[in-house]
Amino acid sequence: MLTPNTQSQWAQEVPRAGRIAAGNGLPESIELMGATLPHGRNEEIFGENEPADYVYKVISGGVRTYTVLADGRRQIGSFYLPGDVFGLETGDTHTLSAEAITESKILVIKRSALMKFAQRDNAVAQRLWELTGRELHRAQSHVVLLIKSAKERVVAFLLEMAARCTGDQIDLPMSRQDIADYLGLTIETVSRTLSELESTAAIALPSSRRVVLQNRTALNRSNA
Amino acid sequence: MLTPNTQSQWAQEVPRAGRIAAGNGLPESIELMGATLPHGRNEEIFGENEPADYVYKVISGGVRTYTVLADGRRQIGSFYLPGDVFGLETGDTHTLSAEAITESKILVIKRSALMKFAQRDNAVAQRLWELTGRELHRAQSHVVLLIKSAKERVVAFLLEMAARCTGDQIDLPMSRQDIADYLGLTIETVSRTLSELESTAAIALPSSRRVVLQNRTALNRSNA
DNA sequence: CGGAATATTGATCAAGATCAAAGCGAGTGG
DNA sequence: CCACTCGCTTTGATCTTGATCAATATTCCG
Repeated sequence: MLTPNTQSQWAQEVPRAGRIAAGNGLPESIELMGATLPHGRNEEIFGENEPADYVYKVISGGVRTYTVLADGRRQIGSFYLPGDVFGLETGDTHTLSAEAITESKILVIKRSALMKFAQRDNAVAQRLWELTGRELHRAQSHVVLLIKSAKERVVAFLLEMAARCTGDQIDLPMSRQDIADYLGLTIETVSRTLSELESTAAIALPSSRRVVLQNRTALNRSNA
Repeated sequence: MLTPNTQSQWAQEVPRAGRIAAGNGLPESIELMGATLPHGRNEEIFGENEPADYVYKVISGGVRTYTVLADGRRQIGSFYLPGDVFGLETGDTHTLSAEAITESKILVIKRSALMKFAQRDNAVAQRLWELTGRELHRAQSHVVLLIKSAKERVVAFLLEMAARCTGDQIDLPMSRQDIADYLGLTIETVSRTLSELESTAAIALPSSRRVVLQNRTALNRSNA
C-alpha cells in the first residue's frame, strides 16, 4: 500500500482524458491549434501584465500562478495540474504570473485562433466563458479559505488536492513555501500543522511530499 | 466642504450612466428586458445555491454578496453600487447570497432572455464574458487583500471605495460589521484602525459612515 | 425622550509570525 | 561507498498582531 512509487502521480500525461474533454477543458479539436512546450522547474511561463496572447493547458507536471506584493510577499492564486487550462483572460494582459512547479509539458494555444473559433461556434464560446466562471468560483473559495484558522486552511488544502486525485494518497508537486504562499501562512505554521495532523492520526506523512488521508471524518471536522 | 449632505451619494439613480453603458454593464437596450424592483434594508435578493434564473443591476442603493460558514462566520464577497451588475453565473445556481445593504432599486433581468440575446449577438456574449472576467479580477484582488495586515486591508478598502466615486469624500452605505466581514477582521479592529488613521490625519471621520481622504500619499504608503 | 442598534475604546488573551537551531535527503565528488 | 553540501523541512522559544471580553458612547428612530 505504501510501496514507494517513485513516479509522481502528476508526471503522467493527462491521466483523466475523458473527464477533461467532458467538462474541464476545451474540445480536443482545439488542442490541434497549439504546440506542446517543455518547461523546467521554476521556469516562468508568463508574467503579470504581459500581453495575454496565449492560453495554456497542463499536459504533465504542475503550474502555479502568483503575484508579488511591493514588500516581497508572494500570493499564489492557483495550482494547475494535468488537464487544467490556465492563462485565459478576458482583458488583454495577464493578471498573475505563472511558473512551472516541476518539469512540465504545457500546451500553448494562440488566443486569437481560439477566439476566431469561438466566434463561429457558440458552444466553444460557451466553454470559454465557463472556464472563466470556474476560475471565479475557485477564487471565491480561496477568499473563504483565507478567513479560516491555520488548521482549517491546511485541511481545506489537503481535501482540495485529494479531490483532484483518486484515493487517499496525495503526491504534492509543490514545496512547503508554495503551500504557505497559497494559504497565507508561513512555512513553519504549515509544517507544524501537518505534524499535528499526523500526531492525531488524521494523516500520515511517509515523506514530506506525500500525504495519506487516514481519517477524512476527523479532517472534515477540522474544516469548519 | 463638510456641509452635511444628508442625501447619500449612492441614493441617486445610476449617477454615471455614460461610463456604465461604455464599460461597466450591458447595453441599455437590454435593460428593457427587465423590471426594477425595490428592496428594503437587509432584504435578501437571492440565496446561495438557489437557481440563477435572473441577473441583477443596482439602480440605486447598494448590495452585498456573502456566504456563511458552518460556524456562523460570514464572508462578504463584494459590494455592488449603482450601475454594477451582480448575480450573473455560468453555472445554474448562485454561488453566494445577496442582500440589499440599504433601501435599493434593483433591475431584474431574465437570464434566459439575456442568453438568447447573446446567442444572436456576439458582442453581447462578449460583454457577458467580460462581466465574469471582471468578477474574477475582483475576487483575485480580494485574495491579495486578505493576506495583508489590518491597516493595509482597511486602507485598501477605503481606496477601493474612493475609486468608485469622484473626489475624496466617501459615504459608506455599509456598517462596520459589513466592512469587517469583507476584510476578514472584527468590527473592533476596523474601528480602531479607522481611528488610528484619523489620529494621523490620513483621513477624517465627520460621521461614522462618512470618510474623507485627507492624505492619499500617507494612505498609499500604508497600502504595502 | 427613550430604547435599540451601532460604534468606539480599553484590557487581556491567543494564534500565528518571527527568530533560531537542528534534522533530513538527494545529489556530488573524493 | 561514504562524507559533504545545499536546499528544504521540522521543531523550539519568544514576540506581535489582531481577537476576545467588557464597558461606554453615539446614532438612529419610534
